[in-house]
Amino acid sequence: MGLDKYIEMLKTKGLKVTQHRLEIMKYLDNNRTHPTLDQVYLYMKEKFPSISKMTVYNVIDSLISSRIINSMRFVNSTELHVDFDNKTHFHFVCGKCGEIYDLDSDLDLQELLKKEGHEAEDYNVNIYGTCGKCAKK
Amino acid sequence: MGLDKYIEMLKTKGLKVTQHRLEIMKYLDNNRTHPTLDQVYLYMKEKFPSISKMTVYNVIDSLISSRIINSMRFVNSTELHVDFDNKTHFHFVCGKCGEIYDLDSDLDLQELLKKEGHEAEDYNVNIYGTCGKCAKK
DNA sequence: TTCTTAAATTATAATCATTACATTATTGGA
DNA sequence: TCCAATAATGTAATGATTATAATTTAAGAA
Ligand SMILES: [Mn+2]
Ligand SMILES: [Mn+2]
Ligand SMILES: [Zn+2]
Ligand SMILES: [Zn+2]
Repeated sequence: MGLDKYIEMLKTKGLKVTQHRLEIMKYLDNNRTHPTLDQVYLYMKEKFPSISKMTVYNVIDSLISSRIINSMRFVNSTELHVDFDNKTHFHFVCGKCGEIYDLDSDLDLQELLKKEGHEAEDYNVNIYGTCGKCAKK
Repeated sequence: MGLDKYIEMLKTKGLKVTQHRLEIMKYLDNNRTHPTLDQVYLYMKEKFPSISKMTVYNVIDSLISSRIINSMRFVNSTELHVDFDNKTHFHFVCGKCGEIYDLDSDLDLQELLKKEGHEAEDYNVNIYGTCGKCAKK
């Protein structure tokens, strides 16, 4: 059922292939809603009723460390959010409905950082405001 | 001792002027290190040994809500950080030493958001990597 | 295939940040 | 000075994350 893609990604990173990792990767790949760990856990519990929440923490942790997925925190939330899309893009968080929108960008950090001597590995751009839908109301 | 500036800011926003608010504002103005609430609390306890941590939460909350200060969260930290500088700028977080650097920017969000119909009120740009100092070692 | 070991999963407890709430004190205007 | 709204306090509760130790599993070697 098309898990080869995920198996390949794990092997490339030298991570062991487990059912939990594959299922979480598939879920995140098909649900680009920037879920919290708890949301991932609730989904996983449906499929694996005996799963431990710690497994979700561990899986997410290994996927982030190996750069398979991205993570972000927003000022209005106390939880870590994750995103299967690890191509750099911006996020817009609506303060009214809470929806998190993806925004494309062509921001070039390298030039900005070069003169400072810093080496960037990753970044988050979080924009807060009122989304188009909510603005109309 | 130059508190007029802060008194003025509070009055402009319709907030009551209290010793705690003034002291926290002065502290944040003079310490642009993006402290956590706990760091602000530890400082305040020196000056006001009987202060409640809740007061720090409340003060910070009112300063953020009135847009006098900015706040941000980083993926590697579970705590809210605050910044007296509310002019938009970027932050670079060094994964080695933990230092948070300010970076100037001329990012224009308006154009980016216009076509999506979103209305931005604020944003955070958090860049993660290794800072110049740590890179040399 | 079986053995071996490092890595992953689990369960539980502990810690840390934040929120809720009820009480008391203070600010700023009448 | 007096009053009402707001701020500060103390305590308890909640929620997210981390720590730890025991058990199970993945995957390579024999
Ligand atoms: Mn995204
Ligand atoms: Mn700053
Ligand atoms: Zn919205
Ligand atoms: Zn550094």
